[in-house]
Amino acid sequence: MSEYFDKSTKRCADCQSMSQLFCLLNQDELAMVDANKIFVRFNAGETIKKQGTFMSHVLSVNSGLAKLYIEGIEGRSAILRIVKPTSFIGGPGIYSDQRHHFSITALVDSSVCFIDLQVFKKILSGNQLFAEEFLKDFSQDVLSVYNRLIYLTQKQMPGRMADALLYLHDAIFRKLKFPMILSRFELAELSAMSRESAVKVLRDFQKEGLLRISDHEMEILDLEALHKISRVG
Amino acid sequence: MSEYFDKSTKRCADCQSMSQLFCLLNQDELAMVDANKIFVRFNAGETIKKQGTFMSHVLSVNSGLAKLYIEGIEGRSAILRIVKPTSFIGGPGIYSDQRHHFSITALVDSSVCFIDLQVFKKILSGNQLFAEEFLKDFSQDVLSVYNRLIYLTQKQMPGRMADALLYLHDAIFRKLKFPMILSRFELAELSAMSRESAVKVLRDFQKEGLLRISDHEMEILDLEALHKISRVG
DNA sequence: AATGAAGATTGACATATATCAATTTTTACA
DNA sequence: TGTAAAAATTGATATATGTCAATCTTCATT
Repeated sequence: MSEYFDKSTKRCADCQSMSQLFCLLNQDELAMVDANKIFVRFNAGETIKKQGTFMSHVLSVNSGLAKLYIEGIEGRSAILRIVKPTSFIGGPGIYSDQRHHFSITALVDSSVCFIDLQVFKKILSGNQLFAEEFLKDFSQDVLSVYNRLIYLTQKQMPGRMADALLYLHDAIFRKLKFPMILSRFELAELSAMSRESAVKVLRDFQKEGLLRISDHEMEILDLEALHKISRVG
Repeated sequence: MSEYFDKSTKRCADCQSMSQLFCLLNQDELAMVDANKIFVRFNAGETIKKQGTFMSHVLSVNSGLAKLYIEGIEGRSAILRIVKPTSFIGGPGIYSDQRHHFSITALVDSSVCFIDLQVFKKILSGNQLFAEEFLKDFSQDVLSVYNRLIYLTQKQMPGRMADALLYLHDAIFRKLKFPMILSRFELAELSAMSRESAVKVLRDFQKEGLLRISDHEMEILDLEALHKISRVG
């Protein structure tokens, strides 16, 4: 409880888990962020941001892991990416309709800073380098969506699932053995298939000795083979 | 020939087909664009920009129509959108790796202004309002990719084809009867299916009296029904 | 008009994928 | 610890979609 209080009020200047982007701010700018931010903890499963709501703040993920997903047709969702600590989350709403165009849900206990959007925009317009970095960040996100568009529409299930697992390995955990933060259903949402199909593809992968799932952990046994499946489609 | 020469050297200040965005520039800025632009005509079928190449310029489409597409796996492409006159084309490469992340091919005879990227960036950083509008434009493009990601992965063929046709109607021609600028194969690339499937879906649409294709023209006969198919998926 | 190339069409077929229903396993919590 | 709810699994089946091969049409060019 005291820990909760401590962290929620600590100053940005002392923060170790601030997203890279904000390192480009000077003291005054950081003080402005400081004065206009809100620190919040979320339990696993809680909704951090809901698609369609007004974008009053931008986000910086301090700790934990979350899924960022688009809510599509008839309750079906497409997970765009997994959000890990120290990453900044803005989105196309900042400069269009000031709404959130995706939802974010905590996968494990997480903490997030909400930074007032108007303050953020003001700083953006006054700090050239910061603005450039912000755009770089945004552009990278866009490129990854391009990439997903292609692989989700041009590969079949095994290739898509391989890509999803390789993504977890390459971009999130960087280890062959990592905790299963996603349910089968969520893995299905990440690779655009039905829950049952996800189960079957994973079973096949395990049968072929590509990976092992046990005790809430996944271990990739044959990275090279996964890469090959990803390539073949 | 004289016409060609005329148009290629005319000044931006006099240009009627400059993209909206540039209306926000002052005289000096426009003069800078003027001095650092290249005007080029393309014949139908010619490649305007090739994915992967160095982004030395940003584009403004003066006349004609073009397809903007991502070249994906094994020669397969996904058409992102149709580009019509007076639209600006930048893309995520501007602020990431300075490469083009899509290709653009003229569908009909077209003309394009190429504006030096460094000059463009310099103007961006000096003109707040211009920068905001640029970001709005970019954000809209991103939102449309979100949208496509959802509908390409969550709808089946008839729904996807209906969306493609409605897109041509709503966003490009704004008429029920319009020229068939896309081949069946390109319609397939726009709606993520095989050439043959596109043919069959279109045949079904025609059988049901939703549309008519003849003499290089498509006429939508039952807009409401198309909307319904789009909704049902 | 004749020719050939590209595009469009078709039906048969194979395959990928979703759906359904039943069952088992895991998890949460009273 | 027991119990209910949620998640995962499975096999059977239906459906959507791609692939193939053959044919037909259109169009540009000689």
